[in-house]
Amino acid sequence: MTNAHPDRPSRTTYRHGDLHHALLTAGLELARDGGPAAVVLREATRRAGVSPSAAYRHFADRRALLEAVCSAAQSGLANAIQDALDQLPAANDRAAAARAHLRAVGAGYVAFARAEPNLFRTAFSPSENLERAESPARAGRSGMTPFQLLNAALDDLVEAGELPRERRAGAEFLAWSAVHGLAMLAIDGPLRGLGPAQIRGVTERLLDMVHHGL
Amino acid sequence: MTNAHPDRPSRTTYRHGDLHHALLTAGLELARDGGPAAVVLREATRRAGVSPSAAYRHFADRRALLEAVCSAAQSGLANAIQDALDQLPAANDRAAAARAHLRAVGAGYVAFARAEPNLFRTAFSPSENLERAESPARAGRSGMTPFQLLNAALDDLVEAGELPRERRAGAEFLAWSAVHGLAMLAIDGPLRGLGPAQIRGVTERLLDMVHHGL
DNA sequence: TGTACATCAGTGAACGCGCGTTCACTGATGTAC
DNA sequence: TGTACATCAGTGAACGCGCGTTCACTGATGTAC
Repeated sequence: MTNAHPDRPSRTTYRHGDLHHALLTAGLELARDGGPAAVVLREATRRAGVSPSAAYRHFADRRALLEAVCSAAQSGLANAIQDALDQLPAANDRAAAARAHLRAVGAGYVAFARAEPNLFRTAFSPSENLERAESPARAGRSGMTPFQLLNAALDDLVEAGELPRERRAGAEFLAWSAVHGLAMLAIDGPLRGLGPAQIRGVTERLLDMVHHGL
Repeated sequence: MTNAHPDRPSRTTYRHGDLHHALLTAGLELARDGGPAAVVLREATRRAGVSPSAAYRHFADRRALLEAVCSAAQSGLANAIQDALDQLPAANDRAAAARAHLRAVGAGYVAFARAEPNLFRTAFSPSENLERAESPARAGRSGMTPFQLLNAALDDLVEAGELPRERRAGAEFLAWSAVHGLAMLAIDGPLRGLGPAQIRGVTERLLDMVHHGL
């Protein structure tokens, strides 16, 4: 019994074993429940069953933990997009498939925001530097970040002849803006009260707008 | 001399005079510098030259102050949009004027986000209830909230025959999503590094997309 | 025009909270011999 | 195969911080007479 503190989860070994991972998991849990501001070192160590100062063996400071949690949240977003892609039926129409590809990226994005609003906010919390949108730490199981998945869908659209090549440059920012804004409005804004089916409807319309407008 | 504390701004009267307003102003200043999390009662009272507990004569708690600050930030956004509208040249072409009207709303929106990113974040901080997007407290000098200014621009587009009436319903959410997302990407995201001219360029392209896509 | 008094805006001390971070330490581990 | 020892992950106590909120209070104000 190494437990001096009664409410600390018991551990049979003096060494934790994988405290880095445990802290990250705890931080992710905190973010899921309370957004970026809730990612707090002391509570993370508490949940990992460890004294507060133990965290400093694995993260330089609170900010470092928060950034790791942000990356993990981005990676969760990438996986949600991948889920939507995986559900795409095999199509024989090349052009239709490319269009469906882009739509699935948008739909997966919004679905994640709705399912995990606090993780979504954490993924885009201002503290972290989104200029590193391609950092591998943000990749999902596909090995691609959300931004890369979007770019791939747009490239596919060009190759299928559905998007003129001269309009390709910068199109990722336009599409991303539209979908990101919708996601925000759907979790904090006036669209918050809508049910899942209605949100899907608005998402469809928005993706129509993006497709025709690009 | 009522000053027991040397660093408290001197006041000649025992009564402050307009503490409610002073706290709101201080809170707005805090939000401008540090976003919603920086809006803190004690610091606001400090800046107003008053003891911490004095705030409770004017705001129920910290949350109440933050919400007032949010509304003021929304009102600032409305004014930024109005600025863009005021700069619109008088046009003789009805349809072109309506298109320019909508574009000005979007441009003003993004310009505010860039000029005052922390106020922008505060205006849309998750704590506040955006379902009350029409609350008069969020209106600018025009008496309209940002959301109402957007709706007016879309109505104008319909009346000018530039937007089919059957596409009008819900169009505000699509346009808002696109512009809001761009604003976010421009302050925290990958577009952060761009200069004002480049941002204007992307904004133009996005507004093209919205216009053609609607 | 002068005075007693009710009102209530602002005071200041105090409370408890949870946080980030530091420090000298302890004790399990795995490696070198 | 056994033992000494260096390593370093985790301890626990302590620090200072700023916060929100409460409370009994004080004193300027303006109103009723």
